[in-house]
Amino acid sequence: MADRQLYELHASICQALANPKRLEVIDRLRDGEKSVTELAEALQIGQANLSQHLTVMRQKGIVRSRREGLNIYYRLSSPKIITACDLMRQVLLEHLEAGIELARR
Amino acid sequence: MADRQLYELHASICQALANPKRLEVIDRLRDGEKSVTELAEALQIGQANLSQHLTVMRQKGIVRSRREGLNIYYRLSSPKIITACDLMRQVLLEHLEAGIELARR
DNA sequence: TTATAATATTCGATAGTTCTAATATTATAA
DNA sequence: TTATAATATTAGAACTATCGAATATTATAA
Repeated sequence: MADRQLYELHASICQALANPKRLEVIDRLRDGEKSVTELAEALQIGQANLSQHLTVMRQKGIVRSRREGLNIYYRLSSPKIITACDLMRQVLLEHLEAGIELARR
Repeated sequence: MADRQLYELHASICQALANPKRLEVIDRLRDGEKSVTELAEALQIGQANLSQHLTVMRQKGIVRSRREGLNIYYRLSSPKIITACDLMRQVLLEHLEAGIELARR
């Protein structure tokens, strides 16, 4: 089974999404590219840490970057990422609602 | 910002997907529910460990279970999970292909 | 050149995840 | 009851992720 390796890669993509700050980065990139400085302001997070998060996502192919002078702009590598995130959020919300239903009784 | 909490929850859903065995479980459940024993055979994994993986996914609302006699059957809680996984796999494959392109030069 | 702004990398402490082995629970059958 | 099959839980060792502080790199401007 060479599938094993594919599952590992797939898991590492999910791992790269499994952090609140990185998900917020993705949200901020929905409507187009942003520089690291712009992202740092929006996220209220240290520069080094943001850079680490961006590196993780770039290495997994979730975002891409381009340099323009001093600034480096990041963008989503594919709109599929937005769709996938939205679907996961829907599953989450349905799960929360189900929990509330149960608690109501 | 109450968003922070949502991002945390969303990240914990992604975390629950960020493991090769759990992704394989999801794949096995695509075409309907399976008992723990059936899954253990398919995945070639220890019983305790599989049970732990299933617990993680159940707690996050990714799978649901029902008991029938001695057996417990697990199923996906929503077809959205399949779509989300498929999209992530597409992003992964595109990233791999891009890497191969680069290496070819 | 030298100074400076923007971003990346490295390091080490802390916290979280994964696995296996052992044990517990739950439901049925003898 | 007692035995057994299916599944869950617990505990601890090994591994991995996260963060901030310090430092390095890269590109521009003086």
